[in-house]
Amino acid sequence: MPELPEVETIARQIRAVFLEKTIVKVAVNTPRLLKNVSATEFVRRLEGQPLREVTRRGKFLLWQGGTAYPVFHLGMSGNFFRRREQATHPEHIHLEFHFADGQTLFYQDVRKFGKIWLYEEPPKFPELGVEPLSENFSLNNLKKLLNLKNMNMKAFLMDQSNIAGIGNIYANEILFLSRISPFRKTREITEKEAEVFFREIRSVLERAVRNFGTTYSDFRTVEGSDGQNQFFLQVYQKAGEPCPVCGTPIEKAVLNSRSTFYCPKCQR
DNA sequence: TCTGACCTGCGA
DNA sequence: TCGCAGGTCAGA
Repeated sequence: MPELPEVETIARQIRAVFLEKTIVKVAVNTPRLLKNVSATEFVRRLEGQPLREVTRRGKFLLWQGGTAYPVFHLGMSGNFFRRREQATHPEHIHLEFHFADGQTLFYQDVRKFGKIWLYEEPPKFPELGVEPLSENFSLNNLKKLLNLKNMNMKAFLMDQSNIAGIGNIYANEILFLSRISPFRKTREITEKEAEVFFREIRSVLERAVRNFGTTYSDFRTVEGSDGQNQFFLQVYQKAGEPCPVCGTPIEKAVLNSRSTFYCPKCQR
């Protein structure tokens, strides 16, 4: 589920409601989701602490709770809800953060692929590539990366050490709008194509953030409403439907063991 | 570089 | 009942 736009939406909504509020009680219902800390320690370090900051790096959600730094990776189905009844599967709520004003933030994860860590200082994520919506992401460094690698374009976009935050939905959409085949090798990309590719990476992700993410099956915002970006998808999950540009049926292939959707005519 | 494993729910 | 799903990681 959650790629950059969905995690960004969650971060913004948690900030809007819970920032500077004190966490009075933490419940860990599924301790095995905690990767570097025991449930007891997680609770001890966060109870009584104010939520100082909520940010995002790639697909990771970062909190500052007093002097501790919880980090969440939502896997395929992780999500946060402000009210239990807004959760799509309340029976799969693994963490509960009860705040001093009486509100609670619930972490739900049906498939339990999510992971949670607790750090004593802000984590650095040396393994992650550039933030595509930051000033550090430039056409020049994208061209350098493309030259450096020798992989297909779909795999390039999905590899978090190149660009952080892009998953299967947005990789498909970016390649379609860039008119680049998912099977092309990074080193074959021309100067002109790289320029379009660079522009579309930003524009696809920015649009999705503006639309509060894509609700394909599970994703809901913290407030329980659907994202709106699914109405803007051009190819993802549209196999057999006409390409919005040329009318050729969209094809589906498995590439790097992920479903890949593309127009065989428009994307070269 | 690729495959299977980790989980559960849902739709065909 | 089976195949598939937005992600990552270990191991071949």
